[in-house]
Amino acid sequence: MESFSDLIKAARETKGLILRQVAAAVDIDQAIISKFERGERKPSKVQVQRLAAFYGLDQQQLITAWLSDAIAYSILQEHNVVEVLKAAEEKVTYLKALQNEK
Amino acid sequence: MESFSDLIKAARETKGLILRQVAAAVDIDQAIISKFERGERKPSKVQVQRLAAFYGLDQQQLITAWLSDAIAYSILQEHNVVEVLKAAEEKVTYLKALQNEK
DNA sequence: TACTTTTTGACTATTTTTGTCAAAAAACCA
DNA sequence: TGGTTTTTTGACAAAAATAGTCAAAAAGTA
Repeated sequence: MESFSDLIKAARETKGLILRQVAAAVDIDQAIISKFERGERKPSKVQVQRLAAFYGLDQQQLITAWLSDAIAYSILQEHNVVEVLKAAEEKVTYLKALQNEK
Repeated sequence: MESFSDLIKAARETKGLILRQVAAAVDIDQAIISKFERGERKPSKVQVQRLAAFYGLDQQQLITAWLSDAIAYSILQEHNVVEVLKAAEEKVTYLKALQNEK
């Protein structure tokens, strides 16, 4: 289960690119990409998509990594993590069903 | 699986209180509490705790409802919800283990 | 209708997030 | 080692998101 950080850092290294090159290609400041790669800053969805496209990574997979990072981080200091996530899943299921009705 | 909104609205009605009374007791503007009860605004953790204390509700349970609401809402428009939540759980487990090592 | 409660929305203030930039630090190599 | 390149850091300002306050509108009740 890899983090967004790991995935984009590995992708860049695989391609043998330096930050400056990626920065130019995806039009994001290299300082920010550096922070993405170390998990210091959370990208926007558009930024995730641009990086996925540039590196040729699967968008869905990268977005999943990115979202799950954010969720994990947001509940890391809580006690009943499993219950929270289970409840969240039930709620999404319920809300999606509601949406589809209409 | 009840939402935070439902829980605090039910609690207030059970006690037969009006917003103004709750607002005074917990020191939160009644307009804001009204918005909490309709899910229009997301409370801070401190506000959740104050409301739990005032209504005599179980804090853990109310916090779980509140957190899972936020998570559900944040991924409602995504496709692979189950995968995201599963990944989030794995990450939390991993990160908590890391924390405990130290 | 008169009164009470709830909801709405506009406004400000505060906090958080964002991108930009240059310098510091680290890595690399001749 | 010294010089060059790359990465990381942090300060700064701009922009966006969030928060609380308040009064008026709307809804509910008798």
